[in-house]
Amino acid sequence: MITKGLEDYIEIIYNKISDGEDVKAVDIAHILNVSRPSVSEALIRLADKDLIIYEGRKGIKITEKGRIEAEKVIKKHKILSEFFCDILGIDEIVSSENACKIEHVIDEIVTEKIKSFNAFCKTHDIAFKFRKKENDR
Amino acid sequence: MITKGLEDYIEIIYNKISDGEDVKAVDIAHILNVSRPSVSEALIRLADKDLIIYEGRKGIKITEKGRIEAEKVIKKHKILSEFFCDILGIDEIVSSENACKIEHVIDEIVTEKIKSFNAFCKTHDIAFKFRKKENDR
DNA sequence: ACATTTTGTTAGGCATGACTTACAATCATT
DNA sequence: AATGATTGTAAGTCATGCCTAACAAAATGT
Repeated sequence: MITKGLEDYIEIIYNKISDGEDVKAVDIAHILNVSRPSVSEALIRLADKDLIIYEGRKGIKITEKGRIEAEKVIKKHKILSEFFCDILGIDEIVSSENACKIEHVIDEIVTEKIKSFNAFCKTHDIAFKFRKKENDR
Repeated sequence: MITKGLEDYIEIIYNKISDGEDVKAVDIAHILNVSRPSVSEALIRLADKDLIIYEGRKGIKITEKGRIEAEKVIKKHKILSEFFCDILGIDEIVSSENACKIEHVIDEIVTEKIKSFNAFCKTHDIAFKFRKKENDR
């Protein structure tokens, strides 16, 4: 299984590749605020687990397995972020930061419920009503 | 600062003491499903950080600092569990399990918002309406 | 009181994930 | 093509948190 720590890496790799960019270890280091050697290690571990194909300077490719893993995490991130930001009205940066941490530990069943709840809230204008009440306090 | 891992330990210690029970390392081991040596280590680390006073078999006492720390985590746990269970309608065990994992990473600002949102949902019967719609699907 | 069980600790390991320092290879620039 | 900057890797550390095996001390039962 993939560990929490590695999920951050695969997420970035997936997003970069989706955007048509090529992924460089040094960029990952900047994004995650870790050292280049830490990225090196992580990439080796990801390759060990067949989530990426890593050929040093020649580039990083994501495998089918890696893509599935990344998509799961990214999906969770989106749902959580949406709930925090759009429903609770929390600042976008704080919402994303918290989603980033929670996405690694929350169960899929729970995010599915939140997803469905997000939709419910939107059709019933609940975010608007909640914020109104919040402002009255 | 206290680490995620240690939060589980201080939480149990706090709860046991609150209930008037005396805390034994072996009980913690059972609850957390870890070995006795792991508990030993954790208790030493907690004592190092001045969160408990540990005197081996003579007992475990919680410090003021430890109590504050524990209360923060427990508060988060309650709010999250309530949201998952009472609002989203997720099974109590799953709700608690997820709260257990998320409580260690979520920010206090977010839990405060959820707390306020829980109250809002209850006064507006939102959980009921949401579940009704869920069942229709 | 003695034997047994329970409890806690020591010692020695392991995986994860981070770091620094130093070196090697590659890329760009002139 | 030579030079210098950038990028990746190797080596060696560290903290956290977990493990097992073995031992010591304390509590319990007879």
